[in-house]
Amino acid sequence: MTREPGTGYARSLAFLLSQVGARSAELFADQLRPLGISPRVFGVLSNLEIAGDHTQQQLADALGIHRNNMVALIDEMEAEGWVRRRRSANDRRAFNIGLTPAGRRAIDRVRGPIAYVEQALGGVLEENERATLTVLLERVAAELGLTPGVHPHLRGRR
Amino acid sequence: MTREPGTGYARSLAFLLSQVGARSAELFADQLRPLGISPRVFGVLSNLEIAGDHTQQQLADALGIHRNNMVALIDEMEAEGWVRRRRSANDRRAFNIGLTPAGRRAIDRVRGPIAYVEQALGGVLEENERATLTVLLERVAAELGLTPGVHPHLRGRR
DNA sequence: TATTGTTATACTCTATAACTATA
DNA sequence: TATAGTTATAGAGTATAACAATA
Repeated sequence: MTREPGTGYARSLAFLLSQVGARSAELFADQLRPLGISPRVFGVLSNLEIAGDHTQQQLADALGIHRNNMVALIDEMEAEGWVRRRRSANDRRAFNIGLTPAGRRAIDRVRGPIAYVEQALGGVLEENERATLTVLLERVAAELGLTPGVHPHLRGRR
Repeated sequence: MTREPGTGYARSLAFLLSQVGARSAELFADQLRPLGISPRVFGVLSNLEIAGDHTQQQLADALGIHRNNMVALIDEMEAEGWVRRRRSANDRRAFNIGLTPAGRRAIDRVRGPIAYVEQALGGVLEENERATLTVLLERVAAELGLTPGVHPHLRGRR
């Protein structure tokens, strides 16, 4: 009896990427959990750090999260003291969401987990191999139309 | 104002793998959906094809799915006519799950979707680049202790 | 006493729709 | 009439615990 799949998918690019990628996401979430920061919250924090204040609707659009789900997410982050809601002067329906100093410190605490996962994944590769892998992945990501820094899981169900 | 993240995670190996991998899984699921085959069902079908008959408990162990969840999964596959439950002669508590001819045809129908996703992901790369990427991914997968052909999502929550 | 398959229940997360206040 | 934020409800999917039959 053979152990080779009829479809041979196990060694395909698509399956390997999906398999390794899923494990990468798990490792990251596991490292973040003790900090009380979900991957989704990290996504919002990072976006605010990179691109400055956003309204909830703008954040929802940028990250692909539905604005209904953004409410509880911002509630949670506000309760942690990481962001602040302020009424927009231009449009009094909207809130401007801004990072607090505590929010910036929360982002800083994620550097450790990021470095850990990076090492767990790339630790077996030589420096030039890591560079090659990164460049190839960036090309594939671009071909797929993926926005840098925006994770597909942020928007919910697969 | 800069557009570069403070953590620089967007261009890290870990994030790129997670991002591209998530999209790969989505593409695969999208292609499978019209066939009425979920990624999880495909995982079970493939395992049966590769390794022959298994009891539900053996399938659960091999794929990391809890045996409680295996029940409805096998129910569904049996209703489609893709597998058959037969009482084990050795152990009359257990069912041997076996592929039917219709089950093998279902697997055959997945070859198209697999090829499509493979092309969507690797289409921009040269032949030698695809080979390089595959080899690097296999090494990372091995380092992470991933079992060939077994997807982490099969076992449920992240 | 342990294990296989099964069922029931609770919990988490997400989708959908509707409401309010502003525009 | 449309939009930003909010809330409520329902649904899918999973974890947990218990049960019957068999080992």
